[in-house]
Amino acid sequence: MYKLKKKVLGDKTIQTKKVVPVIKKKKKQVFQAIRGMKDILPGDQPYWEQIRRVSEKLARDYGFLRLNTPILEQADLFIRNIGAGTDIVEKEMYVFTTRGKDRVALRPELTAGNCRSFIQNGMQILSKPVKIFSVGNVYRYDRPQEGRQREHFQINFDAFGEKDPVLDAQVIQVAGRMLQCLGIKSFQIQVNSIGCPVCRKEYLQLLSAYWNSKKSKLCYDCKKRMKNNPLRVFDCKEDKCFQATTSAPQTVDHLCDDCRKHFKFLLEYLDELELPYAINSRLVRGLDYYTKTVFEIWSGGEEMQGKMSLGGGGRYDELIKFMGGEDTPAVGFAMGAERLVLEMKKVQAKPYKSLQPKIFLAQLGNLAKKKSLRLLSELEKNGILVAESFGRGGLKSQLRMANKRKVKFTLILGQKEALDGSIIIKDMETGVQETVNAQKLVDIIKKRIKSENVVIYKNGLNNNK
RNA sequence: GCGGCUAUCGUCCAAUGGUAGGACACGAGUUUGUGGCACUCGGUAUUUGGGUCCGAUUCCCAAUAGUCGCCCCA
Repeated sequence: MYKLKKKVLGDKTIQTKKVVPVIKKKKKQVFQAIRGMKDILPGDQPYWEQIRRVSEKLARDYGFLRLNTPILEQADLFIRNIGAGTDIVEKEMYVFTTRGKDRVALRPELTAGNCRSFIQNGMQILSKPVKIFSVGNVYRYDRPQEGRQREHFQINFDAFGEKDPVLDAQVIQVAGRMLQCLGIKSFQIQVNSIGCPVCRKEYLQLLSAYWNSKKSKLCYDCKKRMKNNPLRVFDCKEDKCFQATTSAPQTVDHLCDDCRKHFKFLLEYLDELELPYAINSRLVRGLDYYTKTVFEIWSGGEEMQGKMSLGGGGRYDELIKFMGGEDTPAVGFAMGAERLVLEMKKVQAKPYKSLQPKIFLAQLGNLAKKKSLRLLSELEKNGILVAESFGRGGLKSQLRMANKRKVKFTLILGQKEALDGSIIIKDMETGVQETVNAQKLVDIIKKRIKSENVVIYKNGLNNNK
């Protein structure tokens, strides 16, 4: 292997240096996951399993029907409905052109696709509200950090066709229940109402006028924000801007009658639910389709440090109509699964604990190995979980494995036993072992397991209830 | 997309301008048909590409990735 350093003079290429002797290690190509995308390893799966089970249980219990939509949609679906000016669309969306020259995008969220599906499949004929449960990966080309990936998994609940604020409350209730069921006890729900298109328009004019009057006291960024999106000035962390916001007009004070009532009822329902909520008049959300209710759920208690948004959502009464469907009010929310996992670990919530086998099958010799395969499936058919390590040869290392797996009994099937149709049952605590007829093994095990109070079969959620 | 910090076995942590060390984990063994404890042995790492240098894992630059802040959000 050698390297060439080339210098180009006119149209001639001249070799100026030739290096041969450098013997390098074979360059192995190491593939790496794409930036911002992570593997979910076996060690984390119990957390994911718990999230899966809890969300499916809640979907069932609260009457949400499952809907799966494609990861890929027409780019315009998102651009038009989430809003061309939003960060999600403007700088975070994966957009590309297919071989067929279609402009498509990896979905940055689930709601737009759900609405598309709702309209396309004529779901408005279903009895209202139409409650939809959807989960899946979403994609945002953002700069990765802890709890922020380019591919992440969202759990989404939407309710279509009902404008009553009780649905807003129910959706928030499901979100709260989800955290509780996962063992995340400390969280806060922040709610706000950003009004309907009518009152929001008036409010924004009012707000712009207000910012204008305070223009000299705002930072550079906020001067830009007041034009593009006056609501965003509320988010600024600069002290002087914060000072300016304290006397700014608030959305809740400038709602029309309908929106005001809606918000008032929602708050009354929330009081009834006994969920920890707070009104945050600064809460805006980064998607243009929201109307009236918006909310976010934050981890942790009072202080804001090291916290993250676990989920959020709101009402989008105009979206379906805007997309060309029948006028259908709707409300929904999404949770981020990766963040839930992080939070579960942080608060030491219990992950799902799968059943561990209480029996280990050890084999010695070729004949025994053959018989073991059949025996294993025999036990499996009888609902008895068995661990094994067929790849290992020695009895010693198999027993070591059995010990590590903390099993109650080890079955030993050696050459001798394989020939005369017997098998050894060894009690791992007492070390006592007994040779029995292999034909009767299943019955004997069942009896033993019963008397030893070892669970064979269990169903449903096992913790964090 | 902008700025800061970081990068060593599978994991956690050392060290060094001249042979990279430990712990945990993993594997093999201590009467090749009997586990836990103990002991012995073993494999595996300086992210990549340039530069400075006799020599770079160490210093410099860049790429990549992670992380933090901004922006935004799940």
